[in-house]
Amino acid sequence: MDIKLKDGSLLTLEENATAADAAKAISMGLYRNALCAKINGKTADLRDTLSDGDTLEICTFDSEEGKQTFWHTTSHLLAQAVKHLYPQAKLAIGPAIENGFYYDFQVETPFTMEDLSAIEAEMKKLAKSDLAISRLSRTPQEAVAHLEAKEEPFKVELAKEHADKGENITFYTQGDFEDLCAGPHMMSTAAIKAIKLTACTGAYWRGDAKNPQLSRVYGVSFPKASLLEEHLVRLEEAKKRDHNKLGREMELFTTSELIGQGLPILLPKGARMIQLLQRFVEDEEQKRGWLLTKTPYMAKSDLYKLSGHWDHYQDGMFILGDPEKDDEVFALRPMTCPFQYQAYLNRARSYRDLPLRYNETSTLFRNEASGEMHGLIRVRQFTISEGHLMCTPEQLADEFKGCLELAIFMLKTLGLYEDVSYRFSQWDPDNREKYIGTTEQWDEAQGVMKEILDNLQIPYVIGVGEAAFYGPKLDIQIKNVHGKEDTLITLQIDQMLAEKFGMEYTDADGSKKNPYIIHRTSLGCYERTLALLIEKYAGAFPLWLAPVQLRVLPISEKYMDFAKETCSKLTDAGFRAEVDTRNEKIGFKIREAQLQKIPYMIIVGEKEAETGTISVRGRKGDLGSMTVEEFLSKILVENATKARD
RNA sequence: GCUACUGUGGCUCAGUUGGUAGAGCAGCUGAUUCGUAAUCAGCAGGUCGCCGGUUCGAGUCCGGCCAGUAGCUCCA
Repeated sequence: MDIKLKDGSLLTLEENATAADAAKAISMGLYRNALCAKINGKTADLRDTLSDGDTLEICTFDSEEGKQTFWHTTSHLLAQAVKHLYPQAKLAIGPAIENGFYYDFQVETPFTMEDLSAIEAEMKKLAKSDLAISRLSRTPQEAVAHLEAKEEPFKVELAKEHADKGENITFYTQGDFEDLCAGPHMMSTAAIKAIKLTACTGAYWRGDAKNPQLSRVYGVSFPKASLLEEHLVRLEEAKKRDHNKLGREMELFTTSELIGQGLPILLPKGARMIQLLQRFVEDEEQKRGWLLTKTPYMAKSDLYKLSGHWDHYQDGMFILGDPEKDDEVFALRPMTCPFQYQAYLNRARSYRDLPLRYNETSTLFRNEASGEMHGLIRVRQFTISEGHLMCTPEQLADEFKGCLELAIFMLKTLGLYEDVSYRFSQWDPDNREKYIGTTEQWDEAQGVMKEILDNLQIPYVIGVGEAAFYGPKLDIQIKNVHGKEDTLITLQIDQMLAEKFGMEYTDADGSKKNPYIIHRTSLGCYERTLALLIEKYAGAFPLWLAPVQLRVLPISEKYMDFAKETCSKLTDAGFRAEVDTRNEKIGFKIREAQLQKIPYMIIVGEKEAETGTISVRGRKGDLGSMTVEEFLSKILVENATKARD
């Protein structure tokens, strides 16, 4: 039979040849590096048999599929080592992840980092012994009986679930270890040369906090020791950009044990940056027809009872007063929606008033669980570029598009656009107590949103169970420096709350209708956005965002007056400039300004005082001498266009 | 909230089998008046996260709380 290869050439093989046979036929070098295959574009096991006319690609560690297979096999190696050292451990699941793998175990006492080094040593020993890996298949009944006999309750649960599909279940064996697994896997453990177990944490079985918590071991592995070294260096580099470290070092924010968790203090430089972002957002929204509101930070419980927050979000709210004892109970607002709705309800609305776009720079309070807080990314009090847009069904698609365009404009200006992805967050019909509304209402809202997203050709992934309690969302997701994903911006379509709050408009025919409401942010919340900007730019912000834009450095105290004079010209032109008045050598002042990532240094000494020029140094080095006017005309453009390096 | 780990002057870290704390940088003072990433000298600064326990004696051992880190759950 003939197989088509990646480069278009044909390979002739005997009947029933496997992908592994094909790799061998191409070259023994390729066979040794082969981890899995792609047959007709689908990821497959090297043990899979080929048929005439198949296209075949052999995957090595250089490919995403190869890496995943490599790490998946290493996770089996981890489980095997754990079984050797802790025969009583029960196996749960052990997949490959974006940068490595993990395996969940149920053990008497959770693993600690000390346990990990012994496990790691056992893994290395096993890998070295070049265990051949083989695959076998069992009927669902056989599989369940087999796993019951081995007393693996979690695996039994998985096998039973799979049994409903009626297909056979595959198992992979390496040495004395066997695991239920769909594969693919490598042919042998020998290629696993470098292993590092990186963390042990708790993780709930099947991701449900009601289930028992298992002990999860994370790790990463490579076919060469040098690749592991490079990986660890990259992790160290990432740590240096971490906003929670860099933001504190640069004095953008700090925290206080006395104030409490999740309540960061924005220091002058951080507060300035947020002010700049906020002005930029509010000005842009004004241009695009948004009307600014300013609504209260708290309300009576009655408001939240009507909105549904009291029943569906109470754990997330700070409640003032005791609902059992006090006549009147207040709560700090966790969302702006019901407040802006009261603005809409101020008077009777006509279809002529729509679309009505309300924006607000809105401070919110959410009582996050203590383990959730993280730097500026997850906090208990934050300020969001919030907005609600009331419109007719006919206007919905265009208005949604307008909101999305605004968000994209913001992201592009800040330089974050290339780092985001879209998630269409839907409800989970199996968990309906989390939501308000009927199945019909959800189907309609999600159907409307799907149509809009598909028409706009938004490349989204679907997040089941990620919806807000009142409606579906388009979440714009971004990853932090450690690869953890969070929502930066969200756009939501809601038709349920308008009905609950009695929000209506009179249509052209005189009939009363509920408007559609788009909940949206244009830049998300400022704290989180600032965090991501710190990590994106490693603190070296574009000129327009830099808290200190220019610093004038006199060569010696003799030129202090000239330095101050120059600085005044710069501040008069609207720049945030300062003079380094300390009695230090110029090299020292430059070093400090450089470490603080100030965009431009202006150096003045005898030469400048005589000729009336300035010497300019950017972050990347000396830019030569020029007049103040020449320099200003350059940076005025850079500042106004929000240019990036 | 759950699991594991961490908590010594503003920052980075030492602190030996429990015998009541050290360094560098930053800060302050003085000298130096300097040309593109660290001038020299001196001084000051800590109830070792907080509370309790064991002990003749706790930064060091034990317990509780607070805060931080990674992950889970939850979420902008």
